[in-house]
Amino acid sequence: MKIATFNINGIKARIDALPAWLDEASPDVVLLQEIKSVDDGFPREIFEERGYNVETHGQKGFNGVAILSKRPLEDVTRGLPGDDTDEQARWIEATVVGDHRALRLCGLYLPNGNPAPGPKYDYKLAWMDRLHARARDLLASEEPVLMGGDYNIIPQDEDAARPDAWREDALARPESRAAFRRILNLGFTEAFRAQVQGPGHYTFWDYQAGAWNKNDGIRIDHFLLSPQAADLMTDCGIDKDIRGRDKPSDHVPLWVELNA
Amino acid sequence: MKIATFNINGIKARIDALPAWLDEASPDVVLLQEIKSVDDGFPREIFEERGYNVETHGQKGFNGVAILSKRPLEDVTRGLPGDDTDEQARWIEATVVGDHRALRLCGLYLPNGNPAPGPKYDYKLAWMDRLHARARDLLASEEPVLMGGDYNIIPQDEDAARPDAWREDALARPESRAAFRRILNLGFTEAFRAQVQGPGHYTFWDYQAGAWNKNDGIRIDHFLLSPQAADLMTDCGIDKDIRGRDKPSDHVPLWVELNA
DNA sequence: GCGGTAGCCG
DNA sequence: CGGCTACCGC
Repeated sequence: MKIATFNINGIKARIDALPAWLDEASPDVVLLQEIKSVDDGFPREIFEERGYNVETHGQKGFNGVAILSKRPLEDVTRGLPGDDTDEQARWIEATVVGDHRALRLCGLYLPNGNPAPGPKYDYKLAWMDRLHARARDLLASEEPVLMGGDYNIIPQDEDAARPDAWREDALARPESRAAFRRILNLGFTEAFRAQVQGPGHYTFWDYQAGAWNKNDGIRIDHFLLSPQAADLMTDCGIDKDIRGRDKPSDHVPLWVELNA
Repeated sequence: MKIATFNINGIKARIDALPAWLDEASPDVVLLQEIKSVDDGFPREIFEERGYNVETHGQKGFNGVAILSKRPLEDVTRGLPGDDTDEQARWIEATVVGDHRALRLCGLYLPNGNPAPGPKYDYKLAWMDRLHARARDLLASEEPVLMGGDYNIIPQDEDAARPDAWREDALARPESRAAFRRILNLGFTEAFRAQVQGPGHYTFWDYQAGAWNKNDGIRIDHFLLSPQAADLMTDCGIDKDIRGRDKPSDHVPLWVELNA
């Protein structure tokens, strides 16, 4: 089963590019972030026409996550547990049944957190604490679990073309990296790094300052796999070329193959 | 000499369609309205590459007129005389020398004037008074003069697909039509009507309510020719098909051939 | 409906 | 720089 994650930076703006990529890459499941649309405004027909089931967790002008899946999506839940007052749409879960295994899929859009320090950074770290708690609970099920999305975390210096430029940024600060590592340390495998080593692999290039032309990227979109899911992984990659097309998102798709 | 007028409704939005039309129609001169750009923001190189001289009279987000000409533009003046406090960029003049005659060209974007009655309508009528004065002065030169642009005037009922819908509109009210007729009565010839009679000829179709698909148009872009210019006219037409292309303006080009 | 503007966000 | 929210103008 091919599962992808893609921060599309607005569904309206990606109304041509997203279906074009789907038709080429034909993933079985896609976790979408930053749909920037309410549930009713999401153009579900475009994806249903292509054989996808669509589950959204939308919000007015910002954030918003969704799952597209060729197989049925079961037990869908919306919102990251741990704070009933949190209004931001950044988390969706669903179960998909493969040929021999059921997978619990979590789509997430982790807060950016800039400027740091400040209230936005506090929100990011608090959100990561809740993510840690949810991850721990999911692990306890001993089922294959995948948590994928825009983590807004540069895990290590090798994941940025210019690591020094990000030193004080909420995406790379020590507290951010430590919170990410703490989740990994629960027993999750970071899918891309289990398949590909070394620097120069990015999933995001800023629109500004010609970042794409200079290949001034960062790797901030990730899949975390529970041990049972990690055992199923056969491949993981980044669809980098998408960034060079017409009207691209600032992120590109990351995908993983699971023998589920 | 082929002279065209075209309300492009924003130069940025017409950055592909306008050069494409220029390459096909190859007018010698184009009067542009609603460039919606300051002089420095106007992409003059695109037109200079095609052999046009470029003179602009721009403004921040609204209005703005320009002249493109394959022949040199001389004695360029900006702004309609008669009110030094008028901030709106709606008038530009220049002289172009043909093979045997020099022409004074005026590009204009006459105020829309809606809602009528009201201050915007008062401004329209006051602007038309100033236009009348300028037209009278130009006539006195006894040289060939062309005043072309978006007049925001439906001269007669036959110039609208649904004349009753425009009865109370600033584009068709009796005072608007009378002010237009008063200018014609100075001795100007309305080029299109001197060449083509009858209803069903339009230069504008609203973006809203599928006006183009219903051919619910109006004729509001005009050339007024002094007697010396009218004597040179050999043809006049509307490039209607432009409206059906990708990302069109709501107006289409109107052109005239002068044997100058 | 489709231009433009501004400010907010990343 | 390019999404979004808004508003304005026609």
